[in-house]
Amino acid sequence: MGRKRTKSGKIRLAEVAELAGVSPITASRFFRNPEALSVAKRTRVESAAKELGYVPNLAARALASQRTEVIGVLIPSLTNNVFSDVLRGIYDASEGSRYSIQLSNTRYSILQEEKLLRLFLAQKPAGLIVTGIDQTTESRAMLEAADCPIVQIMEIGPNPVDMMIGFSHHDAARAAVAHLFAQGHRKVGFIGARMDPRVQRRLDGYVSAMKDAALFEQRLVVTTATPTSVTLGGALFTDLLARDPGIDAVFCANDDLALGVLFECRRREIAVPEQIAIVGFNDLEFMASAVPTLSSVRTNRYEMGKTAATMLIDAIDGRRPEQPVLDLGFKVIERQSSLSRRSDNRPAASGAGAANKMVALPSSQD
Amino acid sequence: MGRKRTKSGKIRLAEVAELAGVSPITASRFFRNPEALSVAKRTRVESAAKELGYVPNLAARALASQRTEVIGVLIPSLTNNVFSDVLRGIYDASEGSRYSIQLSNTRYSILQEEKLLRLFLAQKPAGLIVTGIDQTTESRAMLEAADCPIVQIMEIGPNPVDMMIGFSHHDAARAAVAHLFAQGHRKVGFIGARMDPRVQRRLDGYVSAMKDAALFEQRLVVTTATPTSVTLGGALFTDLLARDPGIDAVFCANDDLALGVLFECRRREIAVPEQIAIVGFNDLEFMASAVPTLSSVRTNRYEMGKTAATMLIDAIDGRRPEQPVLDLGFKVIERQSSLSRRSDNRPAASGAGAANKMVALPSSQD
DNA sequence: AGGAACGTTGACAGCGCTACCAGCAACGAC
DNA sequence: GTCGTTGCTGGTAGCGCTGTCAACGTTCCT
Repeated sequence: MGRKRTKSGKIRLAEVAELAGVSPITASRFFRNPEALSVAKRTRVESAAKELGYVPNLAARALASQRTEVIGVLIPSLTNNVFSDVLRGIYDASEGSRYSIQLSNTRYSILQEEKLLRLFLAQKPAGLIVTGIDQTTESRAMLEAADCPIVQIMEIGPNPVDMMIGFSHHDAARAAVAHLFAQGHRKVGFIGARMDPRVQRRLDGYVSAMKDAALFEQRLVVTTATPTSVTLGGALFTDLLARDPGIDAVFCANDDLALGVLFECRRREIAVPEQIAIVGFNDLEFMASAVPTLSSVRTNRYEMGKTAATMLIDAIDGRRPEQPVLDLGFKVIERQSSLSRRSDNRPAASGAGAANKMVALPSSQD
Repeated sequence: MGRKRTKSGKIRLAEVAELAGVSPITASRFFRNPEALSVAKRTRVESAAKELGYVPNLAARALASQRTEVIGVLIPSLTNNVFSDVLRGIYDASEGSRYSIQLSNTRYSILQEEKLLRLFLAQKPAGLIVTGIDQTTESRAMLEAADCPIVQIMEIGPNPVDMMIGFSHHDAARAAVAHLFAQGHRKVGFIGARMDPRVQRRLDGYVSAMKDAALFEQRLVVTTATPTSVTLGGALFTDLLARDPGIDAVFCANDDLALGVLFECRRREIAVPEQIAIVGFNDLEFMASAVPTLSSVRTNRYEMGKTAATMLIDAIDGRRPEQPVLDLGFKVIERQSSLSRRSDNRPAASGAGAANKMVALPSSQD
């Protein structure tokens, strides 16, 4: 026998259809594709829905249509400032669209990512945003088999699964080192934490720049798998100094580390930039107001998230972008921490990327 | 006539049931309430599900059961470090449970919050986490009428809608000011940004402490509606100095501002803490490694998120907490920026809160 | 032994929506 | 006038799962 459960009280599409004097299916069409209705019925359904305060039941819709209006987002970290900017962009872009965001945290584990991917895909998302280009082969296969648009964010590389938006961490690091060279520095150290694939590629960029200048030495590189922090920046810098007290510059794989280095220099009474130059990565908001102001490589994180979500939604709705791979570029922001006194303030080096318009974006908007 | 659509290829519960040699409903029960099955059938269904790689269709489940397994989370900001810590706690707690998180950003607007609330409630969430205690009356009514557990986070106050977890911003601010008094400071300035309800209550706490000591002056307070940033900290401090060059301490409504003040002091060659003492709020990771190290009020953000989600899930599953209102307390962390040389290093002042176990939690875990 | 109580299982119907076609009117082409 | 063609609308039948209740077998009590 059937169920007795109270019919949940909510008004259904059928009620709207009845009030509008149309069939339920016509009412349904009003929400999916209003253009297909005659103007008369369209307005009738519209006002009926408004009058009754109709809210569609997404579960029923998903079940009947065999697809959801959910965009899955897989990012490695919730606390890293970099990702909160990206996320803000994604959420901003999704607002107003009919898609909702389902967020999950891979904690920098590609195995965890694979597990989450399986979970997501089983629910037939409308689209997917994944971080980076280093998936497991299993994940890669799932992504390629998925019948929804996919955007890989944070970096660009060969063989996009579908769409891709980011920049070259390798080139960005090279540009940072080139800037230090231009300022007359030679013994440039590298410190990096966590060493996820993107940090690894920054290291690679650093190494290639140093080797090109025949300045590379292994002992100039200090890294750790530990998650990044300001305190860690100080500790790694201390290590670096112990390995080679003669360094004259440090390229930090992110800004937290750079701030830590700055504090450590202050603690040791090392003059910045006179004795040691510092360059960070990401250009978080505080870099511009440190004393001395800290140089960094600016990346368009908010724009990346926003564009990724916009591209994805467009693709879901059938409007594929002309360019599936978007290089957002970067820009070396030269500040006091790396400019020698005799500096002639040359223009900042910029990364490739057609979309290299560098609007002043707050890296932290609260 | 019926539909021809490919049956989506996926294995359904019916397939699992068939392989296990039970009825679909029995298989269903295995997932909802395994205890209700005999051990024999339980293992049969379990292995059948595993063999087929069965993944339940959440939309169908939601439609049939008239409820979802979604926890709605409403927070004011995605970029504020404070909320990323809370979020990390929430996501960590939800992991492993069958509930998924649906996150939305109110952008510090209670009208936006009301709109989102309406949206969420229409989808019958399993539970809700909302920020703070300052909802519109309309929102408040909706929350009270909602037939799901609700947790208010970030602060505690009278009349919880349901459950509540946080601490007293008022008391925390008072404690910070008391600490400055104890260090011999009298002309204590306040700087605050954004001025959301919680910052407002920190200001209230500051004002009450100052008035109690008969030291309150309006010109010692500098606030703005602008979102917070390190740079802004420097600017507000500059304002404060202009209003009263005689101040001997600053209580900053958050740590970004405090860092900005520190940099501004360095720029102006004001000695910290000799000429100006600084206390921040939240105790973000960098506070401990600044030079001088910066005092702050530690708040248990990660724990707050984690406990909120745990309480909520427990309540959804019918295990209501003994205590619906949880005060997580705070702790004034006294560091160099506010300790006078003659300081006798008294023990740090702690907030109320039964759960005042102050485990060392990294405020930023990456 | 009879029956109540319990634990376990299954049949049935339906949650609210949409895919698929069919049907119908209006229109133009021949 | 007949036959497409187009544009709009509706009927039917599910999507995959679970609430409800009935039915069954077993145990325990009187």
